[in-house]
Amino acid sequence: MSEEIRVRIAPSPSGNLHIGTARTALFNYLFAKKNNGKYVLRIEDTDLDRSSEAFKQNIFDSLKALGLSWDEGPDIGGPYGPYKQSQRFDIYPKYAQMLIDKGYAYECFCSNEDLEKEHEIAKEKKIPYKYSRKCLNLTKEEKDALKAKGIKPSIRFKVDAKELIFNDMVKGELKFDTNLIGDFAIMKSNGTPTYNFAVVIDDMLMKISHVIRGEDHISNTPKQILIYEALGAKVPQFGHLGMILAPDRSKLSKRHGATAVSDFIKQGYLTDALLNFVALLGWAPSDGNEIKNVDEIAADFRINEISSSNSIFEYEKLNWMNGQYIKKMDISKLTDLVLPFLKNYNTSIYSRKQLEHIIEVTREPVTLLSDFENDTYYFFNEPDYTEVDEIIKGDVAKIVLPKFLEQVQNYDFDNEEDIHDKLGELRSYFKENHSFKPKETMWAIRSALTGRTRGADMVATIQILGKDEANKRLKTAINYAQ
RNA sequence: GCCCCCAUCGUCUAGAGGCCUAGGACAACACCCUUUCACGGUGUAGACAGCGAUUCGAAUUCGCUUGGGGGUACCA
Repeated sequence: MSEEIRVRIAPSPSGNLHIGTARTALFNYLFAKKNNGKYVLRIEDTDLDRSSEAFKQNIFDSLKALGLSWDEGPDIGGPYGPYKQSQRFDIYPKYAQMLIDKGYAYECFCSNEDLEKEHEIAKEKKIPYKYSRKCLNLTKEEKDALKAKGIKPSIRFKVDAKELIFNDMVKGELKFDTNLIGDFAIMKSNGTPTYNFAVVIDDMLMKISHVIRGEDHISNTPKQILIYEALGAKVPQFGHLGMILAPDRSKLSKRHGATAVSDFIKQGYLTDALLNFVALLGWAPSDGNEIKNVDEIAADFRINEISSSNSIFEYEKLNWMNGQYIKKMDISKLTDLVLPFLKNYNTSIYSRKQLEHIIEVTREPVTLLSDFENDTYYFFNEPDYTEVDEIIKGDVAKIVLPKFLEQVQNYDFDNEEDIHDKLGELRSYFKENHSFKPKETMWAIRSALTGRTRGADMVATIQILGKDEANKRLKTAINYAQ
């Protein structure tokens, strides 16, 4: 029983990588990692009309950004390629023919109109739809006649009535009555495989041992098992994950905001935080510490302990987690990530070291990388006093600012401690002589220097702005108050 | 309609018959810290969907009801 563990993630390139798919990918990745298995990427593009190269690229990029790189895939190949279904079109008909020969499948000449009619009748009679098997017993002559007319058949799998049971890794025992299924198509009349067929053939040929996917695939599973059995192939283990729902409990879609991983990244979410957050949807760390990297999660991951219910995607915790990652991240790495969000500013006025300092002192309240744009505004732009008009024109500022301006001339700008001490002296001075609260003194100074009442540590701010800029801004503020 | 899945604080979850007067995290609220906003710290409030059954004992097992989700294609 030392068979190799092989899992796969099989997105279809009909959209950008969805956050739900990312979670599925994560769980597959974790399962592979934990069990020393292989994790393969397969692109399911049998529906050529809905698939696009751009989406495929987005899927690659997003998965890579998340750090969920694959052991085998369309771009890097592997022993069981090709890994793109559109490049495997020649292999499906062989297996379909094999099923026909063995009596597990048959050609169906029904047109779309015929089928629609069957659907309508079922609907009118209020009975569950099931294919009529009209084409099941066609004679060779009848089939040849139809083909001579140019009608291309689809191929249907013949479903026999029986109770089908399988043990799901996350849901437990699942039972189905195949009598309810009806003969389903495995090859379309255009010679292309249907999803359920392509999946089975590919998983079989790629030697996938465990299929971990969303629970929207539960009802596909009995069909797929039937095909495996007809083919005489080993049926993989299945595990179905609950879905991610929007706060209104509907499917997470564009109208709820971001759904694609690339959207989240654009909004300023960190991939590590995204991954960590999404892992917590269904999985819980055994030590209670929720902030964990992929390796730590993998070590603690047990597929059968995954919650089998759906979970709602709420932003609050993601935001909190993103903030946690921003606070803890290496400052140089963080700066690299923040800089693109500061493209509207002339960041060249500062050295790299200063930029890192700016990020360092502004990172604390930040939840998204994009927050840095607003939070660092005053380091790159002249302060706008409209927001602090009252403070600057107030009595406190009128007394504090000129005195502060005078004091600034003696600051040692290379020495934060000096600035810190002198500011402290200033606060004490105004408290004793004018009974200004320390808070009021600082507000006046902050307002003049930044145009804000909140922001980074004042000492650091003064130090970063430098003597000339501080002088200039203070004079502007004093004039503004006139 | 039919089939399937799911059901613990607002949300994510811990809990696999007595450790549960149900624990944690986010959010909320209060207080503390503080040169602001925050961060951080300390607290408060907040849930086993309902009903039956099994059992000495049920959040945990079983059944029904209700609610939510998924599927019902020659889409994936």
